[in-house]
Amino acid sequence: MGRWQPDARGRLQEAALTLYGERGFDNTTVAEIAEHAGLTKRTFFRYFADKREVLFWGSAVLEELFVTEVSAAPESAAPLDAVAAALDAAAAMFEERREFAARRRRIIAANPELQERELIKLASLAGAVAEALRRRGVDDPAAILTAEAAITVFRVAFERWVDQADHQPLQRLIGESLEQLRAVTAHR
Amino acid sequence: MGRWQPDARGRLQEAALTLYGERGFDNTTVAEIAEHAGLTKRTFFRYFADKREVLFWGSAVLEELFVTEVSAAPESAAPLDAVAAALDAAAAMFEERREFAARRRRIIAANPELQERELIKLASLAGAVAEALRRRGVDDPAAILTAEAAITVFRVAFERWVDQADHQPLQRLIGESLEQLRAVTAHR
DNA sequence: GATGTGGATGACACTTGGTGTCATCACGCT
DNA sequence: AGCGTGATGACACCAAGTGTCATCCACATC
Repeated sequence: MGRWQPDARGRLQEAALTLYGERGFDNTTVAEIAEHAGLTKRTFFRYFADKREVLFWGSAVLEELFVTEVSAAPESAAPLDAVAAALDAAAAMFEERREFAARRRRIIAANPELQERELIKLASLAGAVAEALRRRGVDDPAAILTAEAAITVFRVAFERWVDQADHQPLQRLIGESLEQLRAVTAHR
Repeated sequence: MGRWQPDARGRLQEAALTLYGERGFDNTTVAEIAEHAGLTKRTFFRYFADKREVLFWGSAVLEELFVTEVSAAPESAAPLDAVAAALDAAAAMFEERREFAARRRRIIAANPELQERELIKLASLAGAVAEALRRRGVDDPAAILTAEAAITVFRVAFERWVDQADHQPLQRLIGESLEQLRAVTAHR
């Protein structure tokens, strides 16, 4: 490794993030991103399936984290509690990358195509969590509903977190959102 | 009206649904759809913003239905109950179009791009429901969470409904999903 | 040190989605 | 008859994405 400049993927990601941020997703061509990274359009598509995917490379890591944490929860834990533990772990991971997360989030918020991609990544995440719950013995409508609820809680809390002026920790916002959900779905 | 064949939009929708169903979304070009409808590619894009949107023309109607129903719920109804009434109304609407819904659903299930579009439509729907709840005096984290939970319940029930062999009514499946969600989020 | 192999990249042509622009056509109105 | 108008067609164009082949250079092997 080293015949060419190293870390082609990372350079492409960096260039894309910069250009999307400066001129917007629509006003950036793949050829421009590649050029900034010292590569060609064709090579961009060897690393990323499409122009949007360059912003979502990390989602596999997040998915793995969620699945690991759900699986690692004590056997006695209720489904929602197992998932809550995973949310905590994810929160810790994002807390260290707040700058990056906010930058990336602004880009996505400005473009519907990117929001679509984000939504399907979250859906995939929910699917993986549901599968992890099933392996814990949770049956199917419950597994899906728990997973989806957890992702919704995460999403709502995350949006508040990146948008807020005061720096409340993400973990706290997640806890609040989860409580809200419980209150809202409580009988009577 | 009448200078050209009437209902250009409807013809395009019908042609698209047929072709997407026969050869798949990817293996259908916009030019082909337009040709089947006796029109040109350019005209297709005058009626639909993109190749996917032709399958989602009805989503505005659904959104309106949800908003109307939520707003019409008795003032005394809890947020989740107001939304549950809307789910019932939506279920009734789909029950009359089961054939079409299933056909359309198979097409979407076979293609990630279409799933992305579906997800953002559902997100938009959730946003509209949340706004309707806010107008009922529900505050913000609760409004969003209630709306998202309702859409999730609807989605889960809907998928079971179109996939099932026995014809349980959608309303019933929605009720069950809602109960499951309540059970899963209950304290202790 | 020559040779060969393989993985990463470039070059290039091509299809298709999507858009801007102008021409055309038939209808209703005056 | 002439005019305006809204829907459509024709055409050119850009950018995303893909298939294919050539190229290049690190590395192992002889």
